[in-house]
Amino acid sequence: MAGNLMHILPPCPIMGRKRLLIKRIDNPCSRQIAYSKRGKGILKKATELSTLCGADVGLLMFEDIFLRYMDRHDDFSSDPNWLLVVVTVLVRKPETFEALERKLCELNRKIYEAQEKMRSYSPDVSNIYSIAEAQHHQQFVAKAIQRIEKLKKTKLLEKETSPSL
Amino acid sequence: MAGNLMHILPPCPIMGRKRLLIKRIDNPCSRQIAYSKRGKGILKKATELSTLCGADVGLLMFEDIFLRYMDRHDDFSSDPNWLLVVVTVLVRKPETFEALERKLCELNRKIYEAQEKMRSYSPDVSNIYSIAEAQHHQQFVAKAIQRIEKLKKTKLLEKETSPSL
DNA sequence: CCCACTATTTATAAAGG
DNA sequence: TCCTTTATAAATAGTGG
Repeated sequence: MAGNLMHILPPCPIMGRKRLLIKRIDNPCSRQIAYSKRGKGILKKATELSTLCGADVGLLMFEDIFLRYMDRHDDFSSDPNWLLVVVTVLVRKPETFEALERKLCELNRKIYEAQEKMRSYSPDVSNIYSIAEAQHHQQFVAKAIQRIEKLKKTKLLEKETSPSL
Repeated sequence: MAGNLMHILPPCPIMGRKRLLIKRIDNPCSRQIAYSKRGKGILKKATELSTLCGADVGLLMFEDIFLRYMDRHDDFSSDPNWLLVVVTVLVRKPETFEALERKLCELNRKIYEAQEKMRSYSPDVSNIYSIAEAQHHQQFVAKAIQRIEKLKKTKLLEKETSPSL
C-alpha cells in the first residue's frame, strides 16, 4: 500500500494532487485513468439525481476501448480495422433511446391536445418534435413560469400591503 | 422570501449545510433546487469528461416541469392533462440518439469484419446490436484485456527473474 | 482493470438577496 | 428563476500495491 512507503520517504515538496486544466489529457495512461474515475463519478451523480429528484436520467458514454488499448500497445496501432466503441448506458427505467424518442412524440401529442388550456401559461409548446428542440423549450417554459410567479408575488404583495396602510 | 422570516426567528441550532441522504427529497422546493444545481453539475462533469478524455458523452435529463409546477401550485394538480416532459441533452458532437444507434450498428459491422483478427483478444464481439448489449460487452472486453495484461506481466516477471537465478 | 490513501479541488446545501 | 456566500461533503489527481 501507499502508506507503507509514505512514512519512510522524506516528505515531498508537493509532488501531489494539483489543479487540472480542462483540456484534452495528452498522456494516454492518465487520460484512461481520468476516464475511468470520472466516468464512475458521473454515473454516481446521475443515479443520485435520479433518486433525489425522481428524474429519469439517461447517460451515454462512448469510448474506444481498443483505440485506448492500442495507445498503450502500439503493435496494433497500424491496423485501422481494430475498432470497438463501447457504450455505457444508465437509464433509471430501462428503455432504449429510440423508445425515449417515441415517448417524446407521444407526449407531444398530449401537449398538443392540452395546448388550448395551457396557452396562458406557456405561449408555444406545440413544436417539440425532437429532443434537440425540447432543449430550447425548457428555457422558454422556465421563463414563462418565472414571469407568472413574479406576477403572483407582486399581486400577493399588493394584497398584503394595501390593507395595512 | 425566506430571508424576511429568518431574522425575526431565533437563530437555529445548526440549520446549515448537512450531509444528504440519497433518497427522494420530499419537499418540492428543495427537490427542485437540488435538481437545478445537480443537473448543472452533471452537465459540467459530462462536458469535462468529453474534453479531458475525448469521449463522446450524451446526457438526457427528463423532468416534468409542469408536474413540478403543480407541486407548488396545487390548483392545477387535479387535471391530468397538464403534462410536459422537458429534456435536456448534451452531445459533444451534435447527433440525435437515433444517429448514435445507427453509428453503433455501423461499428458493429466493422467489428464483425475484424472479428477474425480479434478472436484471441476478445472471444465474442459479434452480437452487439443494441446499446444495452454493448454495456455487457464493455465488462467482457475489459476483463479480457485485464487477463492479457496480467499474462504479460507474469511472463515479463518470468523473464526478469529467471536470468538472475 | 481493481483497490487504498490523502491532499487538494470541486460540488453543493442552506441561507439570503 | 437567477445570483452570492459559506460551511461542509464529495470527487479526484497522484501515487503505490
